[in-house]
Amino acid sequence: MPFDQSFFDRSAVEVARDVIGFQLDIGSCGGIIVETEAYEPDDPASHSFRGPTQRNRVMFGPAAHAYVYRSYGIHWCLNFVCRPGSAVLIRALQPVGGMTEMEARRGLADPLLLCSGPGRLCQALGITIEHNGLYLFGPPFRLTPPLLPAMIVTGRRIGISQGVDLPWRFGLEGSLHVSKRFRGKYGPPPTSL
DNA sequence: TTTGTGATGCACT
DNA sequence: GTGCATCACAAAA
Repeated sequence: MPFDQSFFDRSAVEVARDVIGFQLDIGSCGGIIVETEAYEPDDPASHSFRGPTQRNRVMFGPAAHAYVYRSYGIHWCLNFVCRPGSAVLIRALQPVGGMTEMEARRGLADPLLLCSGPGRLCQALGITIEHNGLYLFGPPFRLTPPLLPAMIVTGRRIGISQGVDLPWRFGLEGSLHVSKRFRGKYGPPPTSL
């Protein structure tokens, strides 16, 4: 599978598993994606469940674009748009570059708290509503595939009240940088590029 | 270690 | 008015 727009033009469950281990950079900051969640069109936990709105409209546009929304009135959260009405929530990064800048934005130096949560990583990378709708294969984003396929763990999604039993949370096995420990199971290996 | 709660914007009923 | 795809900090146990 090539790493281009078609990589994202699939179900969110597939993409959420396959982007674990990729490096996401914005400017001089970034890290390895170690935790994601999938949100599908028929999924009652998904913003797209009740159809297009002003907030979620980019979820219904072309794949490989960023969907950014405000969470609880305070934080920003970053998603990768997949097939129409589906998206992958980026939940945690292992910081790799631009640590000083990210620490300054976060007001914090603990590497385990820098990017370990969807709101935290957006604050660390400076992601805001300004990034909503931007193409993922163009600036300011840079996405780099891993050299070797990642080992995947799965579990239940966090912070939702509908669809709680779906195993649509994915993590990098053994990572200390996830937002919450995975108790669960090993998932299928990612699709190779 | 787990549980509770305030802060805060906005889509939706 | 209600309910969030959250976080930080306090308090309990």
